[in-house]
Amino acid sequence: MRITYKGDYALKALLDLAVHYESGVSTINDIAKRIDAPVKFLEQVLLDLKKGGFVESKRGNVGGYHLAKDPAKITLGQVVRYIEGPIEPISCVEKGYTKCSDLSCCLFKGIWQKVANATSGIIDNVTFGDLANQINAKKEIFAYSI
Amino acid sequence: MRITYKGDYALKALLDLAVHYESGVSTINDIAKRIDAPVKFLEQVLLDLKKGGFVESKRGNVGGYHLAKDPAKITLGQVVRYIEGPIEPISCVEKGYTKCSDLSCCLFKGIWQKVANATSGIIDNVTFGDLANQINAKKEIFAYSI
DNA sequence: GTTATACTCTACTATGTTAATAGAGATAGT
DNA sequence: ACTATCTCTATTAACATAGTAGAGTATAAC
Repeated sequence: MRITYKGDYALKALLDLAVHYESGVSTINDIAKRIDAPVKFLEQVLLDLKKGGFVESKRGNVGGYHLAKDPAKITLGQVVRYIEGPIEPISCVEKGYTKCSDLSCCLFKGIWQKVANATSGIIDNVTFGDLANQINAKKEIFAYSI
Repeated sequence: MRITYKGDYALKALLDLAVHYESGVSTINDIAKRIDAPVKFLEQVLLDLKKGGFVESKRGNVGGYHLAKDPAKITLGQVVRYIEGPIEPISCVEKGYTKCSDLSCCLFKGIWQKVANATSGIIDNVTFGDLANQINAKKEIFAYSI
């Protein structure tokens, strides 16, 4: 698995929306400023996230984006798989691909499967709710310290 | 982390050489046939593996390739890192990159670090000696079953 | 209903990576 | 000398990624 810029922005945008979950919609411009992303690029990313059912949007004046579900119901794994594709390091491990012509292939396959499982175990057990809580906790500490 | 064709061929070639570790050198053509790789492409891969110190070669008639070290001393992780680069899913986790401008970045960084550690735990604990033994064991079973 | 704001959609471009292929050159054994 | 083999530099085609451009559509406020 590899995280592209698109994926990185997607995760940051969703986390940003998770942090602002109670504050109504956010415009693309607001999000772009907060996560430091190119506006037009972020636009594509958000459109894709909408297609994936992660966010919903409202057009026109006072429009913007909002998370489509409770942050606690969105896992990191769901987003990564949607944006970046399968997390398996090689295609022959992906679901549906079962033919293996040689012994060595099967051997490596088992290892990549282990890697994929370990990765799943991490990213499928983190929700944007968890992450937003961590951000808020850090913000509070920061606010008190000034 | 993602395994490319080049990396896949590199691993298969090394495993093939590990299996034939006691049988002198193997020519590019022999290896290519055994692992089913394009000869000219495999040539590049082997050249790269030589630069990395994994194999050694002998030119001229009766020349060929041979593992540079005991298969038990070569881990999967060493090869993958050499051929594919850092196993960390995003660049900001890579060693040497310490600056993190925003909270969210650090948060994700921690997760990708966990993923990288889990991956390391798997691929750094498998050697080509282990894999070659498994291949040989399977071959024996296969030979008996006929 | 006009206007300003903001999302939607299609297309385009630049850049880099990957996967090969081609061919000339160097080396070593017979 | 001959032949098999590794060595090295280019080149190519295909694809993915990152980002830009611009016209179009919806909505709220006035």
